[in-house]
Amino acid sequence: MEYNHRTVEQKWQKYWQKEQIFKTQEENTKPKYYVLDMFPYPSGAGLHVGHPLGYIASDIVARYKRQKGFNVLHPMGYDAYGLPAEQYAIQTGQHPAITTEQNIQRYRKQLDLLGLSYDWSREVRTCNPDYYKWTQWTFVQLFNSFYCYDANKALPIADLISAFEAGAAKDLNVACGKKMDFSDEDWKKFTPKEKSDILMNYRLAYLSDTVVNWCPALGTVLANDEIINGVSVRGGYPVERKSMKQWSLRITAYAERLLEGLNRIDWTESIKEIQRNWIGKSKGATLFFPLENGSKLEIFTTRADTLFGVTFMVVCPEHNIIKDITTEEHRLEVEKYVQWAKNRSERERLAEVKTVTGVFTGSYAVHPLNGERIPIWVADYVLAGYGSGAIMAVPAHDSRDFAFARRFNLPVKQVVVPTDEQEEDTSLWQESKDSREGTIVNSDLISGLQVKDAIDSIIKYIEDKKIGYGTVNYRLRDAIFSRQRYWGEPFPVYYENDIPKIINELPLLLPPIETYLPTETGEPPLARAKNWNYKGFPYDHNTMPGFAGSNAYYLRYEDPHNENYLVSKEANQYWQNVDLYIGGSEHATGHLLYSRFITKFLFDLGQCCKDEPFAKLINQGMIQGRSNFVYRIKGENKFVSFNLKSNYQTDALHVDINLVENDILNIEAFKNWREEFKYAEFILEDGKYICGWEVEKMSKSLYNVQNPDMLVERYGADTLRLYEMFLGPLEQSKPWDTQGIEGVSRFIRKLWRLYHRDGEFSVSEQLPSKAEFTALHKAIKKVEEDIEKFSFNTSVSTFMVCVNELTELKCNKREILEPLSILISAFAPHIAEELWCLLGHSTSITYADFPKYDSTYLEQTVFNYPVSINGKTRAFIELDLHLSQSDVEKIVLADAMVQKFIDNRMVKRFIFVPKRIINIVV
RNA sequence: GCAUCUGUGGCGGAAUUGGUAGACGCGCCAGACUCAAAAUCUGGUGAGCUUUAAACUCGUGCCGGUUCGAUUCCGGCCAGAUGUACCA
Repeated sequence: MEYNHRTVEQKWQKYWQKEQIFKTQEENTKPKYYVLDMFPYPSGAGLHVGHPLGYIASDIVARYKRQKGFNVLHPMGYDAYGLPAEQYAIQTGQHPAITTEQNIQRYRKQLDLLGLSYDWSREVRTCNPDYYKWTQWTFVQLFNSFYCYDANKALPIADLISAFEAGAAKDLNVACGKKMDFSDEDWKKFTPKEKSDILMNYRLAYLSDTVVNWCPALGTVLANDEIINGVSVRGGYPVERKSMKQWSLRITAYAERLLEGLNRIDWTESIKEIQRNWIGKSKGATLFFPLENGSKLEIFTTRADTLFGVTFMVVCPEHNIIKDITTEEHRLEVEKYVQWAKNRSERERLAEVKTVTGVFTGSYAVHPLNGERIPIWVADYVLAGYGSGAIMAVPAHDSRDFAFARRFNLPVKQVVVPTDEQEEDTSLWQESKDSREGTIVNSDLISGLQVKDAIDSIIKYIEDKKIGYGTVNYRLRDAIFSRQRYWGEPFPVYYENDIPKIINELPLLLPPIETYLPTETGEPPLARAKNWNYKGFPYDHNTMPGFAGSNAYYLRYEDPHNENYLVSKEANQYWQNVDLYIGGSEHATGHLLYSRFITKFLFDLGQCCKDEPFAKLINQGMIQGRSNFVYRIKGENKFVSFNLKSNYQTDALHVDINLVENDILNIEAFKNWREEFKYAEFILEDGKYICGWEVEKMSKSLYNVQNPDMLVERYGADTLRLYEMFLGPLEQSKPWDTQGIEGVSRFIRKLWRLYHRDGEFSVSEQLPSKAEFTALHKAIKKVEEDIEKFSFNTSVSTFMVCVNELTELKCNKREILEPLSILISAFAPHIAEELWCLLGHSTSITYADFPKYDSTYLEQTVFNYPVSINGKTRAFIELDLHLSQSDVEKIVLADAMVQKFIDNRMVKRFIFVPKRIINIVV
């Protein structure tokens, strides 16, 4: 009987579900292992073959670790809040919860087909009230906390109030929006509203007027990581800058810890580097340049060493000093420029990076060290959001300042001579010399120093003179946390006399509304909710952004039904953090950063015992589509086969890959595909129509989406699982190619036949031969090593080699086939379970012990020992060696062997070079 | 521009981490079974030279270095992928 994947796979999926084989409980006798997939957003399109890649990999690890004696937590859930469901709701009026539910059902069905060993009893959905209760709760904790740099952790806001009551406001070393200074007396006199506003300056979740990224097309605000090149990631709509009252999270308070934590986690260098750049730490100095009107201009620089090269200063168009310093004769021009810069969209700004614009204010600053007059300009190449929005321009050593100086004929003064160069006439320069290695010149007290020493020494000098101080600056901005949408978590906040107050009875449910659009007055959709208020006070009408629900979801899986805590201490003590996290790299600056931030915050609160959420991260590569093309002769309804197309003028048309097999077009199916092709003619080669192909993104519009359901139906889940792993290294992007799946399918049938004779199940109780043992133990050793290294592709090859060898040996011995079944069960669980059952076991293979390899069977009778003769030619001496012998033993044996050569006068002498090599001089 | 990663047959990719490069699979070629096809099985398959075989030579993006020995380590280029960018 040939292997029938349909009946076998169904049978075992039902069995696993009925017997709750994958249900996990805390078990203190076993070590824990937590392996997690990034939970998916259930979109309407369902899964394509790219999605399961990571799920299969994590499932292999989960199954392997169970057999290695670990208690494995392997849960799954849905990131169910999101824009597509809401937009669908706007179009159809259907509640997003309904669409979401349907999509989840479909996802679940597709996931079940793959035989993944999730513990579904722990499923979470971010849109369920008993889940988002904890998303809201986390927000409340952030609201009620501030960050103290002395304690280097978040503390209750009550501590801060006590400090204010004690008059310590100005001495606090805490994270805040702006430095404040008031006495205990002042604090007592403040109105409740004033107190509330002051505390907002310190809370980790705070309300403020912020310049935000407003996307008119989406009718909402977006976070920095939701925008690329001035347009929204979702939809590609233009984004404007606009000032609005918004909730933000003070992630900047954690900048240093987020940076430091990267050194303690096992993630790829590239993701860590992306996060480091995003946080963007730079050490430099804050300097105060006195102005001629008596006030001071604050600037930030990382190149304090070039202080003597300053020839002008630039402030950003938003800078509030502009109105005070602009002279009458320049006022009109400056105002015009500021207005122009303000109206320019983010996209225009980015598009015109190369064009230099700016105007002179008419005012001058005084150089704090040499007293020179320095003109102050306004230009939009200086950004409001970074540093103080003002710079000292050193055109000789900064390319942007250089471009500006050339454009407006400002002087360029060299103060650094790069290593291996001479001082030059700057008027001849084509570009600035930005190098940070070189010698300082023309700089009074620091001339002659190297750049690095000059920075240290000048900072020390300005600190002594009290004209500035060394500072650290981060590029990271606070995360804007409000969205003007419906389908998200409501803020547990109401407003009493314009003072935001927290609701402690959670969850605050998302109210039903009739239409999902913003109101006519531009209020968010939640403003439409009827009778939705807290004792007559209005609720906040914003909802939380997409990433809110995913920050701490991994903790909720540890204790998903706890009504009193996000996660109980006991459950968290046991499961701790995620040992292995698998998902795409597109979340590098979003989810993966926010989740680390919130984890650190919850750690400060004592809610979890680890301050990093994901100990090891693997980013699975994208599976690209392999598109097929047909070639239509221009102006005719005639198609020419791929290798003949050069004889004609043709257009390449995408053709649905489901109409093509091994690049051969199914002509009948093609004719029926679309009305216009019904009477098409074909020019064939060898009686076939051959299609062209190309690797592209997998997308519906390119007709190259490979649906896993069809492949499961045809080849079975085990084959698909093995094939997805066999495709190549997990972390690499690769094109989907259905052709190769045949090879894996053959392997599955071969494996089945190994346990059968003449169609009947048949195993022998005889003792296996040495060769049979060797084939098995080689595979055990290799597969174990491969899984530990996450190179699943080579494991599949190993299985194939092993089964080929055993087939050749006609091996059907129980002692070989039993461990082989276990070995293969992580990759192909259904067939393994069936064979396990046929072998007479009544319990699931899931909890069988992973076989141990025995090195005595890995013996090699002939060991090729490399030898260099006269330091040139390489030869090999065949030695009778054993792999389990140490290098020292091998060398001793080799030594004896070579001695024979000497005795036979074949060589004069020999020398041992490093551990394995023998150098012979003839 | 900057950062990270990757360059091996017709294709996807292996290589005990410095030791016989090309495992395994696809594709292709030949053969067996068959009236025939499908399925299945067996053998071959980096390039060059040679009538064939053996043997030999060349071969891991390019140039150089370290080494008895380099796909692997180091330096410099070239190409591609991804991320990011007026961040002072």
